[in-house]
Amino acid sequence: MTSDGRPERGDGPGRVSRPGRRSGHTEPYTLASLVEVAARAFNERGYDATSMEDLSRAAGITKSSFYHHVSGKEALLRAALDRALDGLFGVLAEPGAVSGEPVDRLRHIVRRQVEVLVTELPYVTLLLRLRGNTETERWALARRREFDQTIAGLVAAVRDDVDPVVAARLLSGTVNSLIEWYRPGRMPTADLVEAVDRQVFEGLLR
Amino acid sequence: MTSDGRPERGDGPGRVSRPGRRSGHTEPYTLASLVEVAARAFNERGYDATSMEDLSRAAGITKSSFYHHVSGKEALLRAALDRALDGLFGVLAEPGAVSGEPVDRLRHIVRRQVEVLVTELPYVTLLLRLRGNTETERWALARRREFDQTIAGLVAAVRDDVDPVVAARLLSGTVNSLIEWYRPGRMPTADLVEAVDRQVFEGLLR
DNA sequence: CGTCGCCGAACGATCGTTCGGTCGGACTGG
DNA sequence: CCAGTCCGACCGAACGATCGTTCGGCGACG
Repeated sequence: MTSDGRPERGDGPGRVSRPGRRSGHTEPYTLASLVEVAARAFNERGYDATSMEDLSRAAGITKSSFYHHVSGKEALLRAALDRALDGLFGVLAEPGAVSGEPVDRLRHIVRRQVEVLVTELPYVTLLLRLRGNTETERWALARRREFDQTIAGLVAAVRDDVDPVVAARLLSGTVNSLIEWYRPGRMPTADLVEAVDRQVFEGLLR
Repeated sequence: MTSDGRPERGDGPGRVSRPGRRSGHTEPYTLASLVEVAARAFNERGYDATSMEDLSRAAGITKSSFYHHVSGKEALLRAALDRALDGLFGVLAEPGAVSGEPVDRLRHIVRRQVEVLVTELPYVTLLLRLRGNTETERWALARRREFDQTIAGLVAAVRDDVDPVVAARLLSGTVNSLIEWYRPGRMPTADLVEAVDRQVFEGLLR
């Protein structure tokens, strides 16, 4: 943005060309692109601490223009959560997750879940930090619980000598915790998958 | 609180006895007790989504009275974070954490960390959800990073065939994730300690 | 009689959202 | 080809609501 904090357009400095349609056809403000901007900002400062002014500035337009493209703040959150949940439930629908030995299905899900966390990092991060304040958040939390219960069922089939609910929660906790520190590009996804797999199934003591 | 949403005092309905000093000497509004109320509320709705009105209502007094005991919202957060960090660093100072074989020291810290998470649950939860928006939050995050690095050093001494930084982060993720689901009283702390210990060090496949 | 705990009312700031209007390209009929 | 019309992208300004915080006063107790 400009030094005085005002949004900046893609064309030259000092706003040489007038507003209105951008010259040529540079990237339009699609809903998906604005959701991406919003998800990134929500993760940096938190949903409540991020104002619509912040979002519109990050998108490069004014607040009122921003409302021309999106219906409101909560709609942005909902779209981001939708994307995260679609990715996670997509894993559960894969062949490797629905057939085979329980231990193999669990391993497949864990490894693929790591990959989804990486590719959909901003959206899943949002999902995992929900507090359930609004109806939208509670709906997403309910779907997330559904996902977790599927995993808990598989854990129960793999081990019956430990509390499957606790074990499943610790498992999910391990996998999901990578949103706190993993940043794309710093480490090959395959290495991350391997590290999580080994730590989860073999533990720290080889 | 009362049905019309107004704060409710300890004495009978309809506010029979007058405000001012409570009769006898029922619990005073100490800073610690208000911090406890605040931490609980912050965790339920999130720090930004929790208003001072919410906090004062939960404490049973009006917003302006609340300010008679507390200097501001951020001071409450700081006090809560202080308590959490004191608990965690206290573990690092224990004899079992400073001497002995690295693997034993690590095991001691993990088990004691679980116990601290349980006893100081609301405060540690707050600590683990920080975004770093204010100076107070960044200070707490820096101290927390200090704690994590100590653990990373021990992990590196225990295993040199895996990336110690990644392994340490997954370890912390597993331990810390219990704030998301553990609620006191539902399960003996000793059982929880045992479950975390086994999952962390032995993994899911015995 | 002073002080302490408490209160209602109000402060300025900022929030999410709405509104009226301007500008410029796309489309249309002649 | 051109005048006329339309429409979508954009903007500044303002809305009511709510935020954290402050202030002046009141009533009871030591």
